[in-house]
Amino acid sequence: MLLNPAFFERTDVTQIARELLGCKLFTKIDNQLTGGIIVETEAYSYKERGCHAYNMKRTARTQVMFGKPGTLYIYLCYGMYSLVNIVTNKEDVPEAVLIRAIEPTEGLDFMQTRCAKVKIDRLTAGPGKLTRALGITRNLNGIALTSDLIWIEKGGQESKSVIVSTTRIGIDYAGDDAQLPWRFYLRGNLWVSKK
DNA sequence: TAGAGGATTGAT
DNA sequence: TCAATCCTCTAC
Repeated sequence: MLLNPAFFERTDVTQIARELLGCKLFTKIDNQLTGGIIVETEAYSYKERGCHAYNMKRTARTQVMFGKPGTLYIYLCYGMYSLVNIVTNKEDVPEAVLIRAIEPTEGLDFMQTRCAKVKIDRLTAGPGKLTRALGITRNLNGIALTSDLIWIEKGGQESKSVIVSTTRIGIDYAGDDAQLPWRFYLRGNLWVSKK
């Protein structure tokens, strides 16, 4: 069951980040189905300095965040890693949820061939690793989450796990906003990225 | 147009 | 603790 598009069109990005935990992210790239349960997310809003589109900053890169909710915002981090976000809120209101880790359920074998050097129990435990394992690249930047290539399904039992909220990772430059408890993960899940 | 730095990762 | 690696943005 796909998530209703209205799911992403709400105004509270942190609530959406919470509710995405337990949902399932899938890709079908290179004709291979890969995916798993979302276990870690972070929220980003134009209202705080951690966000690329802080203060409504619109550039060639952030343009996608101003687009329709449910659109993918994928950018290159540290010259090596594609990080995947889902645009939320209304059009022209730049907010997004970063997917930081999933618990793999489909295509584990093929993920391993994509990431030969990564230990099998850490394949999707981190934002750069999960995109590589699922074959997500910037080619998908700006496409809708309802495509045949990548989609999200509603969660199951895992949705009932306890959610932990804490500070986001790697945004020391954001000043006081780095203290916002906008990182969410499922308590006790082994696939949460470690600090 | 040059230069600095980054929503990461794995090795040392 | 540090290098890999390249795109983006700012300042000149």
